[in-house]
Amino acid sequence: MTCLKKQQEVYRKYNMEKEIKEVLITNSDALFGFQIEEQLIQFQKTRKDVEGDLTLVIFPFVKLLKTSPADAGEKIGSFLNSELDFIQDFNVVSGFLNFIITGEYWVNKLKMIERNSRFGYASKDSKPTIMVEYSSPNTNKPLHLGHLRNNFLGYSVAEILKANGHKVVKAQIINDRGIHICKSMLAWEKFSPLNNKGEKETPENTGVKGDKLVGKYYVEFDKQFNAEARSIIELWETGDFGGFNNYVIAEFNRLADSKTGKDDKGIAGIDTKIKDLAKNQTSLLLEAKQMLVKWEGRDPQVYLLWTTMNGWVYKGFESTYEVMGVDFDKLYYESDTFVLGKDLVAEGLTKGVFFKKDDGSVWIDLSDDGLDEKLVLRSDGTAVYMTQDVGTAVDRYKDYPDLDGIIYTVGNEQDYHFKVLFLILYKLGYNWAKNCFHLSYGMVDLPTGKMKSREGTVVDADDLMADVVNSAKEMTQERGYIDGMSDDDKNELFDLIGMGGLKYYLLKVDPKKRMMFNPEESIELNGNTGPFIQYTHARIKSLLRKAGDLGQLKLVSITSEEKEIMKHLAEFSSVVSEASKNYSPALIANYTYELVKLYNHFYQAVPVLIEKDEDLKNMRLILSKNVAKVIHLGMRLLGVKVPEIM
RNA sequence: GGGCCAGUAGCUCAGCUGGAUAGAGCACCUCCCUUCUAAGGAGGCGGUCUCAGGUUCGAAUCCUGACUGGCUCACCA
Repeated sequence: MTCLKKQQEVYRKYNMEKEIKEVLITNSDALFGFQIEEQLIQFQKTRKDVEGDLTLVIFPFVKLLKTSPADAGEKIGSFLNSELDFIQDFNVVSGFLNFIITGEYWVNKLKMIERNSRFGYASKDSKPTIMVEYSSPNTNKPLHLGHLRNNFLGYSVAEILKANGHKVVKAQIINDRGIHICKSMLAWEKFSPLNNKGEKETPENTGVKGDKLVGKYYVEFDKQFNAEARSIIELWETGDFGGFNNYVIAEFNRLADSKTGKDDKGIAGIDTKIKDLAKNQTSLLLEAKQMLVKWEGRDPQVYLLWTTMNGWVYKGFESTYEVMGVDFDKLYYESDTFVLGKDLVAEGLTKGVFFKKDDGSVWIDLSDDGLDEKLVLRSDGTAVYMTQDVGTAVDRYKDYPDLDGIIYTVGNEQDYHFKVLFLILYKLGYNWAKNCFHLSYGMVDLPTGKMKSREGTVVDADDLMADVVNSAKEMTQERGYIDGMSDDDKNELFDLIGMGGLKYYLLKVDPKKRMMFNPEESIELNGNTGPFIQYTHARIKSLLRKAGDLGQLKLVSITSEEKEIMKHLAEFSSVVSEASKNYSPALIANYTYELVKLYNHFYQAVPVLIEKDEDLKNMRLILSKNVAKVIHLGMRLLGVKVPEIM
């Protein structure tokens, strides 16, 4: 018998649900008088206040057996009890059959977990290749809190997929082209002060991080742009329309007239429209647009400016990603992929997937699918967001011929976009489109409300990370356990705690849901937090250091605290698999939190090192060791590190 | 207005394909460090699961309709 087979046999032997199912199905005729379906067999956890380790729901059988729940439970229970040696006893309470499982079963389960250093993970590269896209930043401003949720989520889902045996390609699409990029470029050219050497501001001569510097000019553009729009409106309001075309004048008058009789809300809406009208007349926007045209024409000067400023941003992002602890296998740039997108639109046009309107713009009609018409190419032939996304997707399958699916980690405000994108890809004949999945996560709100860049309420990623690490430092230094550490080790620990806390905070919530970010809670150390979990890990490691070498695990009797932990440990594999099916790191977080609570309860109630009986002590140490292992294996999937000491 | 999503304790969140008396953390109140890390543990307080119908042995969970909030319906990305 091969080693693997042997292991599988052991695994089978210690999977009680599977065994009970098998026994029930193979003895179905004798027990029930006919063949039952597997779906009837429903297990659940036994309630805390009821004796038992596993519960079978009896209701589905009641109808078939035409007896009371109590009788049905009794019949099934006593049959299984005589059939399976790991069932020590059973009881039936109001339609629920509760099994009491032998201590031997649980100790053997622990033995099995102990043997496997990657317990809960599937064997590597046993499943198809999946690309996980995340981050996807614009290169005109620094990363913020929303990006942190995105990055941590994408990274974690990628790790979870790997743990489930998938080959994973972590990808990032960098949104490096478009009018928004030109705005920062233009603002820098126009408004940057000169230093005494006559140079404009650069990251080198100012010491400002590249993405921050570029972001500063994006804000500057917006400021100047709004000021110019306001002065235009002021002119219009005095009746001065010199230099504006008739359409604009007529539109302004129409809007201004429509204000009469409206309430405050209606007037505010009209004012916004007037402002948009004025914005479109600003010289600044005009210049930005001209710059974009030059960029598309590869004007050498504009191109140089573009590569220079993007270079600053990339460098800035790189350092942010390093602090975040995320990485990528493959980078895509929209400046590369939008061209392919245009080709695909042309191809789709000949296939009849798209149609052209009189003005030359290209559309797809999705009304049969319950959606609208959607633009895929502007009338001037330039690409829109959708165009490049089609291009990017196809590009990826060219780069990775064995690619099975793509997961797009993008906020839920783009639900509609991705619905359309996948539909377009499918209609273009790409069957893999149905393996594309939009991992749509909710927005992050602040106690003060939504983050709005205009109102300056955006939480900067670098600042936030520095804050949490700093507060971890303060709180850790108040305690005494790290006195002997080197400064490097200490800093590493502060980073681990601060970042661990932040990641855990952002990942413990169901990704699909909108969440509240409370800065004070995010640095909290007590309760359902990253540091609480890290602390328990450090505590176990301390025990193990003091214990020295461990002996063989012997069959000893176990307490209820120990059994609860063993039961919970045994569930880890199925949680890892659920987390992958649901793309939900939150499941891992909640599982680990539960494990840690159980362990702390045990730690408080049961002596370990002080235990006189060597075999008992050894079992408790091995149990502790495997709790630490599973904490580590679980937290790793969230990108959260765990310390030896804290 | 059309489409999508959400509504669970004072606050932040769990509650998988319907299952027993709906759970955590924070906050508030009691206890527990001459046992191994008290960033811990034990207990208390706190609920019309937004509302109204329906489906069935059974509904926070599924269906329908309201109400509230969010997102979205751009030749923006």
